[in-house]
Amino acid sequence: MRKQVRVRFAPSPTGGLHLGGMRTVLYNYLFAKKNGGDFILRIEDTDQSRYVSGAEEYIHNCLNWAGLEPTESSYHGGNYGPYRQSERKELYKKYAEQLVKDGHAYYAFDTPDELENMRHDLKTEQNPSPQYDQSIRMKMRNSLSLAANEVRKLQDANAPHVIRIKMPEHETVSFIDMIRGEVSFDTSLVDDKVLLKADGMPTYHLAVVVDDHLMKISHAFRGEEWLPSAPVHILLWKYLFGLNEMPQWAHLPLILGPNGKLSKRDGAKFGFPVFAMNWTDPKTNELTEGFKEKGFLPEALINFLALLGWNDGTEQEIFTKEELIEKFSIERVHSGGAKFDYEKAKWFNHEWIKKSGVRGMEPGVKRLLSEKGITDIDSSVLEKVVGLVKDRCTLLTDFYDHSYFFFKSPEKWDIAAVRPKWNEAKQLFFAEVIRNYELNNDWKAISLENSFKEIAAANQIKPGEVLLPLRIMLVGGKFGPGVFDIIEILGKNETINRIKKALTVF
RNA sequence: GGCCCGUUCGUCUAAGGGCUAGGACACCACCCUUUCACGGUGGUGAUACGAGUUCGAAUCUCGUACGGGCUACCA
Repeated sequence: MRKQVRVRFAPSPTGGLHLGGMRTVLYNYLFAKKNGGDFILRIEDTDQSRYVSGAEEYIHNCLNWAGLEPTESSYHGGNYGPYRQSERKELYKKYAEQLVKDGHAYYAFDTPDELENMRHDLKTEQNPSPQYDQSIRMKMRNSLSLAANEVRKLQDANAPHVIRIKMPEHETVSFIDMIRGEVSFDTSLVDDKVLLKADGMPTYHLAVVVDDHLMKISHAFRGEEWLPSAPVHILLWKYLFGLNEMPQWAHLPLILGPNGKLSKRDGAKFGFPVFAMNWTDPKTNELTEGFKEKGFLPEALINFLALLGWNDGTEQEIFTKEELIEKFSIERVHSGGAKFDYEKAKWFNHEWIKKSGVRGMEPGVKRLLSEKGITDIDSSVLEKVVGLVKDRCTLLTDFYDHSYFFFKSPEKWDIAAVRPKWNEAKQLFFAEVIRNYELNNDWKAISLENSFKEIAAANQIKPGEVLLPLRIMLVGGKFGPGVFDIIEILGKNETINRIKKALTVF
C-alpha cells in the first residue's frame, strides 16, 4: 500500500515571509494537492532569542492571502500536534538521550568561551573556520574525552551541557534527492552538530528529524541551504527510526537576488518587494513592503513563483492554481538557482489582471480608490471604468492613476500643451459642442464622436486640433482611454461642466 | 581554506546523442492609436573553457574556470 503523502512547511517565526519561503510553501501545497496528501504548517520556534512576536500570525495571513492554506497547523488543528516546536520541547530530550546511550551522541560541557577560544586558537589561513569535529573532540570537555567519574561529577553539579552527535569516521552517507539525484558526503568532514541545547531545546537538526517522524512526513522539501547538513539528518534517521521510515528529500534551488541569495536588503536597494505581505518589525517599527500591498494578485504571485525553477515542458506560462496542481511534478524542478526578475513578476501580474473578469477586480479597485479618498462610487460606473482601464494596469495600484479622473474633476490642466495653439475659433467651437451635447439624448461614445467631428468640419477645424484640448479639459493631461469613452462614462452634466470650467482657464 | 550544489540569450527557461538550439520577460524597430498605454509584426541576443567517448555532444565522462550555499548552543 502506498504511504499517505504528508508534507510540511516549517518556517521559524523570525520576520517577513520572503519569496523563497513562499515558493517552498507553493511546491509543498501543489505536491500535497496533486497526490491527495496533507499539508502541514509547523512552526520551528526553538530559538527563543530570535523569536519575533506576531510573526506566526503573519505567516498564516500570507498563506491565507495566497490561497495556500495548510490542512494541519496550530490554527487549523490536526492529529499530530502541537504544531509549535516550543510546545513539544519535552519530546526531544528522550531521543537525544537515546542517542547518547547508543553511542551515537555525547554530552559536551564546553562553555561558550571555551568554544570561542578553540576556534580562535585553531584558526589559520588554511582553516578559517575550525569545526568541533572528530579531529578536535578528544581535546574538548565532553563525555568522550573526560573520565567517567568526572562526567558524573559535572552532571551531579548540574553543569550546563549540550548533546552533540558523534559523527562516524570515514563513512560515506548518501541519499537520493528528488531533484538532484544521488548526493554523498564523507562523514569525517562533517562536524559534531549540537542536537540538544543547554536550555533543553532541540536544534533544528534534531527537531526536524523527530517531528518529521512523529508527524509521519512522507516527503521533505526545503531550501538548498540545508544540503550540507543533510548527512546529519540522514544519520539521525538511521540511528533513531531506520532509513526505511525516512521521507524522500528534495532540496529546492535558491532564489537569488542581484548578488547571491535574495535578501530583504536587495528589495530595499533595488525597489522591489521580497516579502509576500507587508511586514513591520515590532522592535524597530521598520516597514518592509509586500507583494500584496504593492498591488500583486495572489494568482499572479503563485504563477510567477511556480515558474521560477519549474515548467511543464511546454511553452505555457500562464497557469491557474488548478492547472498547477494537475501538472506540477517535483522531478521537473531545476537544480540550479534562479535569479529573481521583478519585470517578469510584473508581467505575470499584468496578464492576470487582463485575465481576471471585471467583477473579480471591482472589490479590490473599490478598496484602493477609497483608501485614496474616493468613496462615493456608483457601482455601474465602477464596472464600466474597470472594464475600460483594466488592460492598462500592471499592478492593482495602477488603477488609481488610470481612473481617478472619472471620479474627480481636474483642478489643474496641462495648459502648456494647449495655450500656444489656442484661439478664438476654438473657443467658439467648444461653445457649439456644449450646445450640441446639451441636446444629445443618446449619449453614446459613437454618436458623441460623430457630432464632435461634424461640428469641427462645419467650422473648418481639423479634429486633431481640438481632440487634445478636449482630453485635457476632461482629465487634465495627455493620458487616459479614448476621449469619447470617457465622455460616455462621465455623463452629460459632468462632461459639460468640465468643458465649461476649462474654457474659463484656457 | 574545507565540503556540497550548480553553469543554455542580460533574466526565467525548452531541447535528455541527430533539423537552422525554441519560447517568455527586458531591449530595439515598425504597425495600430489624432493622448498615454494596451495590442500586433519583426529584430538583436546563449550552450563558460579544454580534453575525451561517438559517424554525430548543449546533452555522456574527466579536468579547469566561474557562480552560489554551508562551515553557530540560528533556522
